Amino acid sequence: MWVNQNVFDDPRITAVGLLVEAHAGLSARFAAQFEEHGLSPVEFEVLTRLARSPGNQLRMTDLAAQTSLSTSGVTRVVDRMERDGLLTRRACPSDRRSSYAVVTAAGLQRLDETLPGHLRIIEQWFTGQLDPEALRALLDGLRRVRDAVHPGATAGSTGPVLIGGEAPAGRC
Amino acid sequence: MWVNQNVFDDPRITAVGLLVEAHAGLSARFAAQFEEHGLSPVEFEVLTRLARSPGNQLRMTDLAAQTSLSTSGVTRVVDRMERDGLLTRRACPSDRRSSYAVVTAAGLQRLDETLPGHLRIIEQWFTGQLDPEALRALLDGLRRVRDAVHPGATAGSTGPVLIGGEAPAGRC
DNA sequence: AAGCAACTATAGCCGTGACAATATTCCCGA
DNA sequence: TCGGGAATATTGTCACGGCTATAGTTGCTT
Repeated sequence: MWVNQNVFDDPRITAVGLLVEAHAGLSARFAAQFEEHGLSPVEFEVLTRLARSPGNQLRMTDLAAQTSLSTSGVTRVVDRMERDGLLTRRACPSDRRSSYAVVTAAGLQRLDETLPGHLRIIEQWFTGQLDPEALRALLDGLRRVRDAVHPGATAGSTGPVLIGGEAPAGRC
Repeated sequence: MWVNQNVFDDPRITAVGLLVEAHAGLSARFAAQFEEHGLSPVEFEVLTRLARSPGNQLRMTDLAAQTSLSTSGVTRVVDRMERDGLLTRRACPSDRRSSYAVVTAAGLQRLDETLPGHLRIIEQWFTGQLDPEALRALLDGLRRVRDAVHPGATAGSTGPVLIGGEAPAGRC
């Protein structure tokens, strides 16, 4: 009836442990490098999502859907980043409820400064740790898991994070 | 000079995206199931770490080292869990600075109720998504990355999370 | 045309956890 | 033996972000 010590040697537990620890370790490296450029992980994520979107802009709602933040969370991080000059709010003329977050030149510049180091870290601690064959296998596996747990399929998911490149077309 | 749109198609970026999204999706499933049993992810982590340690106990510092929390964070989560009857503080007789967090019977019971569903979710959304061969390849890759980024090797890492089963021997 | 439900962004309130400061205790070297 | 530096846990303070309520806007339905 009580928890058995051997439970913690269950291969499922160790598998999750590997995923969690690999993710945590990488995230820590990323965060440290972001900080060198005055960015938090969330700010980097926002900058990236905006920069890869058509017109370098995204509605607040869509930005929330593409990040790990709620809409109110987006409101606040956009507040901070607007204050820091990394982006601007722009009203949507065709729908007065919506407003856009638009990356400024300074924001693109900042991202431009941050990305090379970011890619270097990924290569150093992740992709470069494996030979091409093993990396392909790892990514295939991750893709399968990602597609399975893809939040779009979840009912009670808190943050509806969209898959990678997805970028809804703005109507303004 | 400006950020190139194609940067976001860089295989390194997409690789990290897969890892992050797979982790986020799984974490959300886990959190939902924990909540069914009145546990937060952190509380589950604490309960697990304690239950797998000799004597079902761990010094506050060691608990912090094995979780994603700082020592002050541990103080607070232990406060809450002690209030909820999931664990108890116990003074260390041989070192009056230290105190132990000890799982109570109620804490073990709670963990006992939570673990089966947790294992089921892991199997359903993670390990069961891949055939044994692919799973082995995935775990091998994750292990390589985990060992590389292992926080023990990091200088400026915030939370010194220890590797999986590591459990320092208490002297009390 | 009117009303109503859905959508959008924001603000209030609160829990969480990190950082720095603090008090206590331990340990080692002079 | 004694003094100072390291270790340990806790608390004050703060930033962050989720949930809910709210105000404004849109568009559909009748």
